[in-house]
Amino acid sequence: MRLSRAFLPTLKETPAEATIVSHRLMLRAGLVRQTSAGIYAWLPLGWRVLQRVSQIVREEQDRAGAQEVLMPTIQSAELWRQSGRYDGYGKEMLRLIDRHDREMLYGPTNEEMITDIFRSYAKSYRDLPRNLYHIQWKFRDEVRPRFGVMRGREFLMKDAYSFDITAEAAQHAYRQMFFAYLRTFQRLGLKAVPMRADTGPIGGNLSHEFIVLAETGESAVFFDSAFEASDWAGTVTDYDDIPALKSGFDQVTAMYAATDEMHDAAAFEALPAERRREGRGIEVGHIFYFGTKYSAAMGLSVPGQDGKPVIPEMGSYGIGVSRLVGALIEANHDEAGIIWPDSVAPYAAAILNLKQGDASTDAICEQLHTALGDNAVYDDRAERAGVKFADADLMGFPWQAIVGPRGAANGVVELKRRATGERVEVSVEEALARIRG
RNA sequence: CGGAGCGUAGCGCAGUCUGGUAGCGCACCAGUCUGGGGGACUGGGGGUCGUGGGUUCGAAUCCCGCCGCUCCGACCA
Repeated sequence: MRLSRAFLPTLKETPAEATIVSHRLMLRAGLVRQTSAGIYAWLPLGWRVLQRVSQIVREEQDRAGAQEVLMPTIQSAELWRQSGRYDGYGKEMLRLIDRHDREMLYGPTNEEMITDIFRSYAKSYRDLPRNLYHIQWKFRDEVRPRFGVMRGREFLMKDAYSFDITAEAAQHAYRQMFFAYLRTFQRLGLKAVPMRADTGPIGGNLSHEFIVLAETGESAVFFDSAFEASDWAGTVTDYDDIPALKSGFDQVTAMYAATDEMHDAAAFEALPAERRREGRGIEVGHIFYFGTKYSAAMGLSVPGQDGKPVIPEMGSYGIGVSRLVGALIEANHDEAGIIWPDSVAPYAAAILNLKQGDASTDAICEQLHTALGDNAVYDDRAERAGVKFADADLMGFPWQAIVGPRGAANGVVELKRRATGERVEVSVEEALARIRG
């Protein structure tokens, strides 16, 4: 993508409404544009990142055996009356009336709808287990939206729903998602710690929040440093291996980790002082096992092996995809701007032509641009070097291929790693090889 | 939902108290010089001052209503 033709606007100054760093950087780097309180338009750079994050989430859901669907944003109030939540959900639910005076709502979550869909097709216990998910926009009419996309009213969420015949099977489904989440966050380059959570209004008796550590996080967290030490995501490779998954799960969840509302000071103090970690975090995922709460209320049942009806056990599993973009920036930035992890970077590299119109720099830049294709932005604008450096740093591409007249004359480009600031002078071929990883 | 603020050019702001031809910086456009970390100079364009009403000879400024947005606190992917 040539910057001279791209819609990738950056701002030198920060709009007044942004108070936290991720929000400031998202506005300055041109990722999003606020259209109403807590509602954002995603501009090309932000949209690319959102899609990269979605794709990683999707791949890990698929790997764990979940199947993707797409449910609508608008739902009928009727479904929510069946579960009893229509009156209970409160003002966070955006309620709508259509032209026929039917009560509708913009979905804040999809337990009712997925239960309705599943009950239409599940004919016997043989049709279980199943896990269905979608990545769709949700709306929760927060009293006080803030922090940009971290706490918006409209947000992109991955929500999965599992159906099982027995409680044991449902807990296995829960553990599958537990490890899928660890893997997902690891691939995103985030350190996410699972913490036992209150089950809240969704109900049930087993729940974990996944908290990304960041100084600007909204909740205080306490955890065992053992979480930092090991690759827990890699401890389980076969999602169908029930005993392995259970022992892995037991091992991870045995370690102390809690948000302030669930904090047990005595248990925490029992850890050796050097293993105690306190900090702040952002909730990016939340998983629940809630048994037959919705299946019972909504009349989902299937014939069991003995022919008698069985009410399936369910769980739901959410990841705040758009929030993750904010969390990623909170966890990866410096004074100059964003530092994207390679896995989610909108482009792997920026090609900086320091002297537009110079035959040698133009030629090398064109060569790099052609070779990297959609993985790079080519800053071919008639701007001074400083502007190009500042914008590339701000937008946070992992690599900068800096092409100036001095090096270009010798066929050399300067490759800068955004995360470390390290620079090396290499040949064009070597630069391409490194950018491609 | 309790408390506190703010709406003036794309962005950041002054002007409002004390009414009198709407300003500054950045950004933008043209030109010249410059050319490895947001450069300099010259010239230029851009505003129903959120909105509706009221007071007044005259309203960005005073009064009333409405709309939008933000911050602090209690709640949430």
